[in-house]
Amino acid sequence: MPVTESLVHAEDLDATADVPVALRRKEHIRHAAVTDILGAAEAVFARAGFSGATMAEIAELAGLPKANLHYYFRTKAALYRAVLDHTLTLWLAQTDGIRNDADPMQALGDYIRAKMRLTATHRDASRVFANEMLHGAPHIGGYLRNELKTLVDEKSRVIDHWAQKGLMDRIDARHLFFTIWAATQTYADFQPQVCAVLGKSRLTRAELDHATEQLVRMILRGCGVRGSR
Amino acid sequence: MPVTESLVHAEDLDATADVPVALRRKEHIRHAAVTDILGAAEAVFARAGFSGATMAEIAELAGLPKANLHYYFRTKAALYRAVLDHTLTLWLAQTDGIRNDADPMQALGDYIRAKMRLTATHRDASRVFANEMLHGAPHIGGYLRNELKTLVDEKSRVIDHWAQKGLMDRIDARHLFFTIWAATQTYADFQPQVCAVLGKSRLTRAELDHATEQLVRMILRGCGVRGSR
DNA sequence: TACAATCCTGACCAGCCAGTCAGCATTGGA
DNA sequence: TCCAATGCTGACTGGCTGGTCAGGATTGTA
Repeated sequence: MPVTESLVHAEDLDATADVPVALRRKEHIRHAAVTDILGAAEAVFARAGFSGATMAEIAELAGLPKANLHYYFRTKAALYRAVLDHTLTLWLAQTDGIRNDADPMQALGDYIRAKMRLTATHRDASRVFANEMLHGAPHIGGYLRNELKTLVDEKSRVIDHWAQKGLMDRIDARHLFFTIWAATQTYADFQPQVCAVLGKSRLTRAELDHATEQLVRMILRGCGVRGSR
Repeated sequence: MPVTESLVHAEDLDATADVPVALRRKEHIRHAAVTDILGAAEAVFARAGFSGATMAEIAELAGLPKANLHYYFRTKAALYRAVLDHTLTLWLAQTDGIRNDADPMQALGDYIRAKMRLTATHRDASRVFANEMLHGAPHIGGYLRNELKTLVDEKSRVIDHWAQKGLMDRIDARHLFFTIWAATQTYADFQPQVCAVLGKSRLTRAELDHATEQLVRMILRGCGVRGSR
């Protein structure tokens, strides 16, 4: 009897459903392996894109035989989706501060700073996301049209509310978000360009802080946020 | 005697050097073929990236047999470089208006508008460029460190000069360029995200104009450009 | 027409890569 | 200790893809 039929692959474990008992008993092994694989896969997919990445390279980076990857993830595409899912959760966070009763200067400033920090600490995730987008977002179209759109619509209403209270200009908040996302992600996605123009071999923490503060200042003033001079 | 030895491939024709006479006589054939191939290659590379693109697909889109591609471009990498070279020239242009004696509001505004227009009309080129950057810019590192850096340094001095004359804030012009490039290119590179959030199936001319004017206004005010309210 | 230079292409090949599978190893509960 | 479930892996394969090549077709000049 082939073992395959009783396997439960990582990409299927999206809930605490009624998983066979034996699975739960050894789930620390599974969890450790899956974590290692996802980490290696993120790095390789970021560097080479989906087509350019090879399962062999991911396996080597994870320190596992290639066949072991296929034990946990049926296909390369399934592994890629898992990496994407893992990173998408990062993108939805950080907007907590944007609320009707918050101060625009503080909330927007903090949001931009948080985005910039996230981009710097999760460069590979940012690049995987960017790559997916560049090629038409075939795997995450649903996420964009649902979760993301809902979130942006909601936060846009907050910004409209701020404008109505005279705390800032009336603007199209959605395009403001596009600009913020683009301006922050460029330091991860287009790092070679940034480094080349700055004449540095790598982006230092200080340089990023400098960029962040200038960006915050420019955007706040650009939106006429009260208190930003 | 193999024909190969007398071939002159497209990627070698970078100057008006002493090319064999017979080449010049039929150069309209060569020119037409090369143009077709580059166009098809740009589209396919934009959609699939370097690794994901196949010579067969490019050939089909160009309406040529695959072997014919290899007649004009030795390798896939050579074809890719040619596409990149072709698009890089686009990126260096458009900065003519940024001069010491120009009006910042007019010059910067026009620059942003031009970038946005370029991005919209050359979406595939933008995506090929973005893809190259995402993967570490292995083919164009030299271009970034030389031509691009020189250009940005020069234009940054202009902006410093404007600031010194009190026409705008003192800012780090290089990061301003990063923001402008990112904010404009996002409408090409991340189009799926933009469309999803806006709830549209495609970006209309009107929507882009709307985005452009808001971006111009925000950046000019954000830099304290005199005359932008 | 003769001819050289260039253009063009079907057929082929070698290497790479995702995915498979049989069988062995390990785990942990009874 | 036994045993079922799960973990693990070397060796293999089929298909795809970049690249080659021999040889024929066109072009334009003399």
